[in-house]
Amino acid sequence: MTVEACNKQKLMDDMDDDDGPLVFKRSSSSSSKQKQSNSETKRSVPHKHDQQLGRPASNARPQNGQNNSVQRSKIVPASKTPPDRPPPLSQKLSNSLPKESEVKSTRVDSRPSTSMRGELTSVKRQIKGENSLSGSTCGPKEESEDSEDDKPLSARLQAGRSKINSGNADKGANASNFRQTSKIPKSEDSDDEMPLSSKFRVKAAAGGSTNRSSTSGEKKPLVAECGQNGSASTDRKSSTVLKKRIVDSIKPSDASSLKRPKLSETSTPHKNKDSSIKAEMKEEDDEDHVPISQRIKKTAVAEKKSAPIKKLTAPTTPITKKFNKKPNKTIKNTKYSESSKVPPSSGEGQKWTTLVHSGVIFPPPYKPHGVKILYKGKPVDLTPEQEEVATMFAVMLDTEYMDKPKFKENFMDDWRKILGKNHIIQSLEHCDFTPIYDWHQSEKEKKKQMTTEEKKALKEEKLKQEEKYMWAIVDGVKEKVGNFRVEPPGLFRGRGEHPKMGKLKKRIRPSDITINIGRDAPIPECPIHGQSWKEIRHDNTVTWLAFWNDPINPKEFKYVFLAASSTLKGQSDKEKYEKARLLKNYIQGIRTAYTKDFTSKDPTKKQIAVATYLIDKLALRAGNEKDDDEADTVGCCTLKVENVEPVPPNILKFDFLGKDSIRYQNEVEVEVAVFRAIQEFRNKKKGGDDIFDKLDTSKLNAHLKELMPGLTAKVFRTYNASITLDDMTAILLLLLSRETKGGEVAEKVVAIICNHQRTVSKSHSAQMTRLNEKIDELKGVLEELRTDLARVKKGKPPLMRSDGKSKRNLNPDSLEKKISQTTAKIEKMERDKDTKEDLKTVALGTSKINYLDPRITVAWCKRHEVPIEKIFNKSLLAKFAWAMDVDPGFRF
DNA sequence: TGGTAGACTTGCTTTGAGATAA
DNA sequence: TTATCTCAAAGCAAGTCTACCA
Repeated sequence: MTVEACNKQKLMDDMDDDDGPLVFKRSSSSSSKQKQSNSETKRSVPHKHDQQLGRPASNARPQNGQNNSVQRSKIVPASKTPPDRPPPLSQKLSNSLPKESEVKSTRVDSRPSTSMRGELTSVKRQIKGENSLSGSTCGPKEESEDSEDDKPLSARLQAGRSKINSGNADKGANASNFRQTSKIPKSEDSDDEMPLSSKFRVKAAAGGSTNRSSTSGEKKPLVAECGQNGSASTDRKSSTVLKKRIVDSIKPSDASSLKRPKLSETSTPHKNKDSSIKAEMKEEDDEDHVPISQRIKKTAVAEKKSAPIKKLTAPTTPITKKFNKKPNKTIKNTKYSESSKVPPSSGEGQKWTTLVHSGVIFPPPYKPHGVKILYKGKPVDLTPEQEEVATMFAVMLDTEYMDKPKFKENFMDDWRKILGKNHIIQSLEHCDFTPIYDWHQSEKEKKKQMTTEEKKALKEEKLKQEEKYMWAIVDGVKEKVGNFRVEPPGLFRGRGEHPKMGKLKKRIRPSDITINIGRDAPIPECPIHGQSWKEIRHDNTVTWLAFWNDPINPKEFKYVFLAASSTLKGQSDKEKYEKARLLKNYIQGIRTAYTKDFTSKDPTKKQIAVATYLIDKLALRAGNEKDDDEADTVGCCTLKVENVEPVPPNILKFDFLGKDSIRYQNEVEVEVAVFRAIQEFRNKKKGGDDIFDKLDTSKLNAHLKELMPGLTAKVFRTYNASITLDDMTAILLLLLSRETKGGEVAEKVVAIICNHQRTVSKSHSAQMTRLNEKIDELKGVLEELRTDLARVKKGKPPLMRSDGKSKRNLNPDSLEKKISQTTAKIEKMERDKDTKEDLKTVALGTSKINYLDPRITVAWCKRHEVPIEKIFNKSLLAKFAWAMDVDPGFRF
């Protein structure tokens, strides 16, 4: 306890450092640059009215393209981390923090943003103010709880700082910095000292232990009650998932395996592999890994696997191919099962036993409006089909796509095919779509002007039509379908500089759609009279209900899946987090292994080591190869020479377009060995050449699987995000439970680590201006009140009002009260303003939905009796239903 | 062994309804 | 009452990763 309190005090002290925000320490000598956010630049250029297309001038939101936004970054002193030490997550955090001066350069608003710094600083203040709360809730200190690898990067930050001076001497003390109430088994103590193999065994065995629900006799706080099922929908109110979901009245009739890569030269020492397998076997014993659906199925009669297809029409080649593959897949799975290589929850590939659903619903047929576009100033008659495509373009006149020649070129190519060779319209430049745009705007306005009753009636009508498509019955359980509506035709809105943007997404018809449904279930009626489905399958090894070929990339598919709240998705989610938790037990071995290989003579080994380091340290994505007909984006394995610039002595400057063409810019201080390796990989290569030329995601992941069963590159993102949340909630949620502000901070930190960004909203600038005006106004009021108070105290009357009338003669107490109220109001508005500014480009939702283990939050809520609804909205409650029965002592 | 089909997960944008402020 | 803001939900684009095949 003493030690923990002491460390907590250290945290407070660190927080007080004016040099930077609380835990985000970095070397003062580090230099960093924050590049100009291009989205800001874009916004500063007023849109020109595109006269030719009749494009209205607008303040349209910038596309989320290449220059939209950048990763906020700082250099981190990674090189100061001992070679066998993991890169601290705190360093990542530090990376993510913009310097104030840099931030200034990216803002259009007059006021420099405090960015995350501001929020964290305010948290700091609150922590200081509520210090006693922290002390009162601290649990007893566990001796030397776990190795530093078990700590999130943010936690290690502090440790790292100390280590710069004292090496590993303070390891034990730092290890417990952020732990409060969790009881870590003694077996984990000092496990840095244990042989890796035995450590893996111990940890794998211990790994899921805290996860088990201790329902018996335990006092359930609010969260436990509300969350048994997590679903907030009114038809799901029973107390457990199983009870709630079983649809008694519906009879079933009416209603990956992990490929074990062979050991390569780059494999880790034998004992590691042994322990991996043992750890895996331990995991299989844990019933938590058995999917809920599998548990339900215990008494169900399994449907025959590899059921033959009932074909309505001849399938396309790949479909036939895929179907024929199934029997092989089954055999392989069985084999794995015998050798304990089947993942615990795979169910040998079977995902369901009975499946009933109603298929999909189609968008209504096109209704011609008869509004004519102008060609060279004259109205042109169009057929309904031609008009439909023209309308798709017209409604996009106020978007950024109009600034993209590729978009217009692709659109015109496809429209021309519909217009015909000899049509009067030959060039897009001479088309004026304004009449259709105006018509569309007026339709929107009409819709807006509808009365509440009219809107309600319309909504109910829609619901009535869609109700039957919204649900599927999976193994007798009613589950929500995710996307039962077929995508309507439109123009493809590729992100970044997608070569296919603007192309016509043709209307999808029943004959494009393959349905997957239980063998005994009735085949859904085709909703369009006279047409039929492309194919009916009964494949219970997949979870999709229907699919069609993507009209833009016909070799790709669009699937209809169950909703995120479904048991199947929930189970899959849980497995994802369990895998990430397992990584916690292996991370030290992995980091030691890749550190060793930084200087390997085998170039492939060396590249794998450096790539793994970057994925672990910077949360980079794996980086699969891209086709020429996709946007030119990269991930770790596809980084080009021009994307990484080494700056001596050991800084790497990253600048590339990642997923969704979101720009990633970061300057990082790395291990000297990594720096040298990158220099070597870049040697004698051109700007567009791959840095990791001996590597791709398959090789990388195959290697990772040798280190931990099922490990892939993306697990590192989940691991780092969740362990950060676990760490930060321990501190911040605890201290700021009343408003759960700490949770927001943690989410924000994770969002920044993962580079989750969003486009600044159209109205952001206006909102900020309004807030500033209000604050100024209140400050004027405050000033006046203070003057009045001074006068009243001297026995003089208050000043006259601005309209010349006299004020009510308030006494000093009333005036002081008013001053206090006004001051509080100003402070609140300042905080709101800071938050709004800080979060304007940060997408919190993504990390909350995809990376943060919900059990961390649920367990914390249980420990502190905070209703989980304060943290999760309705849909997250439903999505995370599987997490609601977590033990309050759960730690990631 | 490399290429790729297929099956998912991840992640940003848009939409629209309800809440709040003026 | 209207305008504005907020946020959840929906939409769909764009990733990852496995298994299979030539």
